[in-house]
Amino acid sequence: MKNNVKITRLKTSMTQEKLARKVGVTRQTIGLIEKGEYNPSLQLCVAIAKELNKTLDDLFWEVEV
Amino acid sequence: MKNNVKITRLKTSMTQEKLARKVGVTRQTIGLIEKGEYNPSLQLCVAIAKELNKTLDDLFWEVEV
DNA sequence: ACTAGATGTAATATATAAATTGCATGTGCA
DNA sequence: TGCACATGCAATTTATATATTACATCTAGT
Repeated sequence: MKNNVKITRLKTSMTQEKLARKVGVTRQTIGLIEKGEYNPSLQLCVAIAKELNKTLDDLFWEVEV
Repeated sequence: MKNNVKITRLKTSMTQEKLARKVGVTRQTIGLIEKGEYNPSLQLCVAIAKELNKTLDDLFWEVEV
């Protein structure tokens, strides 16, 4: 699942660790989502989007390769 | 996880069964998602959105109660 | 050169999404 | 009335997202 989480997170200068704590998961989970190797739950996607001040579509909809 | 799947599906006159088959899950899974009792995976959300010609935000973002 | 912070990755355990099966109810139609 | 179809719902099983722990690499700062 390719997505825009990493590039968006970096723009906010937030670390994986901090984002993970904010949304209630571990750093590893964020890392794998950013790599596109996880198929995260809707709840987690929404939490990440809100934390990064984006919407679901911004981060996860038809992300260009 | 409140969402707009049911109302959107009904507008297309598609049954739970048919939507389920199109996105590769069972009728029960669609039923539970529509009821808001499941926390579906991102992949499944995307598949449902595409099948209903909507985006993630249309179906799953800040759905009004 | 050394250290601390950020990230990548891998193995195993746990929680939960989803499948499977089965039965009940309601509605439209012959 | 009776049948086919759509849906609700519950119990159990299976697949997989996520946690946990641990170690490695890389970079910036001292």
